[in-house]
Amino acid sequence: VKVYFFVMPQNTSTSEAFTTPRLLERCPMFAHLTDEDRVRVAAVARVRTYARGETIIRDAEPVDRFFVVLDGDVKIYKLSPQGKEQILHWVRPFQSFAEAAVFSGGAYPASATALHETRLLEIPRAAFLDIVRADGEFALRVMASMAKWLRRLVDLVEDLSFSEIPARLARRVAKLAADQGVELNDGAAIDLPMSKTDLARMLGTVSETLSRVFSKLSEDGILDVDGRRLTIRDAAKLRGLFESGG
Amino acid sequence: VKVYFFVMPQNTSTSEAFTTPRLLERCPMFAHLTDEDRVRVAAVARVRTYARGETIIRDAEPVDRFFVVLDGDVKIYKLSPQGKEQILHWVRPFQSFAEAAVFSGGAYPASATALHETRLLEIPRAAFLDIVRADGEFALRVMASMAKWLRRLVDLVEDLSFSEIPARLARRVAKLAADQGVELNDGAAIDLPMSKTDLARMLGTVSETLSRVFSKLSEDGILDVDGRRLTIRDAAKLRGLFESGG
DNA sequence: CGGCTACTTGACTGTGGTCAATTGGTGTGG
DNA sequence: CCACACCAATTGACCACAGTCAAGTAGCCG
Repeated sequence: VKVYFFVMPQNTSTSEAFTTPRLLERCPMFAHLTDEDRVRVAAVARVRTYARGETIIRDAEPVDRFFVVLDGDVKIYKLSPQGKEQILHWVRPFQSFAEAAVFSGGAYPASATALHETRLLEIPRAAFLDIVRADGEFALRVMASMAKWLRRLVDLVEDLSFSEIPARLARRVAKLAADQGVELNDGAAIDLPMSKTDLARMLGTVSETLSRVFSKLSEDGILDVDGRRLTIRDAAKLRGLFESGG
Repeated sequence: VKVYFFVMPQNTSTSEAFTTPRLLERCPMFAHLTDEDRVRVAAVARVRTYARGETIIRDAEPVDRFFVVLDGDVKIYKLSPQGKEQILHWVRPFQSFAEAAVFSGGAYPASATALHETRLLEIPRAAFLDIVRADGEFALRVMASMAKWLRRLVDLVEDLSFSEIPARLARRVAKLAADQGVELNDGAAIDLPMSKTDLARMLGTVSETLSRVFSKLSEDGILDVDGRRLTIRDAAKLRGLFESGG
């Protein structure tokens, strides 16, 4: 095992040369590779740490690399000329982003920022395309990831076009419950993994409006809100807000 | 040439056995294939004609095939439970749709309807996946197509989140001008390739609102509207509506 | 303790959606 | 060939959702 100390790529630190192939194992996109291949990928890739709030890529910048989140969280968002922010997706560990951008070249279509201290695996454009060409299975997994992005964006369009804010919030709360492995029943507790301001930006609204909607839900006995902790009071009513067309 | 009469696949008519490989040549996705390969693809594919207004796939239906438009037009859209329609994209000849859905399986994420009499090439899910696996170049082209879909959806989200209806309309008019090879100058004439009701549904609004916006633009001397023919009166003002944040 | 940020609440306004009535163009059947 | 039906488009009246601006509170870190 100690041989890694000597063949280790220059742009990663000692501990990362050990851990990166291990981490790749946990990424759906690289899970099919042999250990040998993973070491090879880790060699062309670079691991970089971003501070909380640091910008990773900016909308319209030329595309030069592709990303996998190793730990931490990244938000992908668009900024309007007036400074309004629409969050497209919260990227969690072992998910990737910018594959489509790297693939079609040109400019990144959105911006990305680290939300906490975050480590990313970064693969240069040319190397990424080489792997795609060389490894059919990898190509299929990249396609699977792009297909997921498409679903998410269609869902977002659906939300923006059809639903009012209370329905969007209710749907989001249900999703969060599912992510946290909590059944959406009366009494269930859910922790917001983000500030309410950012939650508002995911829903396509502003914090003032979200605040009002939360107090309305509270008044109506649907939801209790205490800081970032939500407690479901009436799951049926909550569901009613988004099922069959909020 | 006449040999085609005898090796022709059973599910296509005589003329289609001739024309399908020719048409495939014009699809970016199949342009790289040899003539031989194209005949092979045409053999597993089926050509089907849809009448104006006929539904091709319905949101949430199980995925069983992938489509390429040969001639005609197809709209891809979501329907809200209340019956509001949001058009995601107008698919034109030699473009494809549902590749991501076929790829990730499950259910179609949106509906598709033929706008005029339309001929589609339909490739069953299993055959499509076989071609992707067998032909790396084809896989790359499918990825290119998915990347385009992603861009379009991000653009749509941007429009829905940031722009008011006049700005969305102005941007659309500019796009139509570009598509029709017309410079967006004073006096330029653009023909709407769709009804105003459908245009409204692409912009995420309703025909009444679109009608009002058109008459406002007309009043302001920006645009003349005569049926489906638009004449630009003041291109600078039109651009001003969407550049630097409408 | 001071300053920063996140959040809340109030008052106001505007965009744009709904409902309803009317017009005009088009294709169908008597 | 005309009458009718149907659909696209327009216009008016109304109003509600939600965004903006402003003020104030609570919580957190240095």
